[in-house]
Amino acid sequence: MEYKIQELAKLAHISKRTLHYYDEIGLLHPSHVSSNGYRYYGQKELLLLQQILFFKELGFPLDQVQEIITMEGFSLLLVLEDQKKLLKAKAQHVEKLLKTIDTTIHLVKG
Amino acid sequence: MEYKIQELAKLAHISKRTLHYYDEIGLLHPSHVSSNGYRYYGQKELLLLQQILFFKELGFPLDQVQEIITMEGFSLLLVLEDQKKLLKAKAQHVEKLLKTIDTTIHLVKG
DNA sequence: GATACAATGACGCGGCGTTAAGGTAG
DNA sequence: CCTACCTTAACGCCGCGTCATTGTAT
Repeated sequence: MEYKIQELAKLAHISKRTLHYYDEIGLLHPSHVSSNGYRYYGQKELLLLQQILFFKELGFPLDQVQEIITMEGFSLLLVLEDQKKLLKAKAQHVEKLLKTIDTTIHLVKG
Repeated sequence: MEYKIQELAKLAHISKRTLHYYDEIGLLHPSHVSSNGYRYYGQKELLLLQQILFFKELGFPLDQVQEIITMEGFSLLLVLEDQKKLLKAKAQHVEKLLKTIDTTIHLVKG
């Protein structure tokens, strides 16, 4: 099964521009490009894209995503643990801001 | 009391570049510029800068900060409540990601 | 003459969105 | 001929960091 760019974009709920960009930075190339320049993606690329989007969701920058998807279990565990720490710190920061904004709201009201 | 740019930067724990930028976008102008082009900031600007940095910390983009610091209590309350909602959504999102990453870690391990 | 300030200008980053200008499929 | 696709090129966003170059001395 081959997908044209817009078909793949719809399947993955992203834009064509994103796929152009991923091609450009070497994150996800089409399985094959026809003579007129059209990009065609196969099943393998669909699965890879889903992995890419998964790790992107977890907050990894794209250059790290590129490394991650070629990693073995052990290294992957390490970066996941690292990212977990980052997310925890972020969560605490947001909680702190929420408290601050609540205090501010009370001050403005009072 | 007058501050040169670097003095104000140190007081506020920011960079000179940031003050240049704030001047450039009209967020914080020096109280006066001498004939050689040097920027001088007064007490009023220090206080204003602290307000700016406070709202920036709360996650507001600079163009909104610019509006906020001229707002009356009522409008201010509204934007604060809005920002609180955004922060809550963000907090929930990060919590969700934390759960996802935990699940992923278990999967990779198992 | 050296030090330590100050200035402006402009490119770079990330991850695309968004025109613009055009080829191609059917 | 029309429509709906596809392409590449390039600027714009945000908040500065980081040179590079040059001027000034609160």
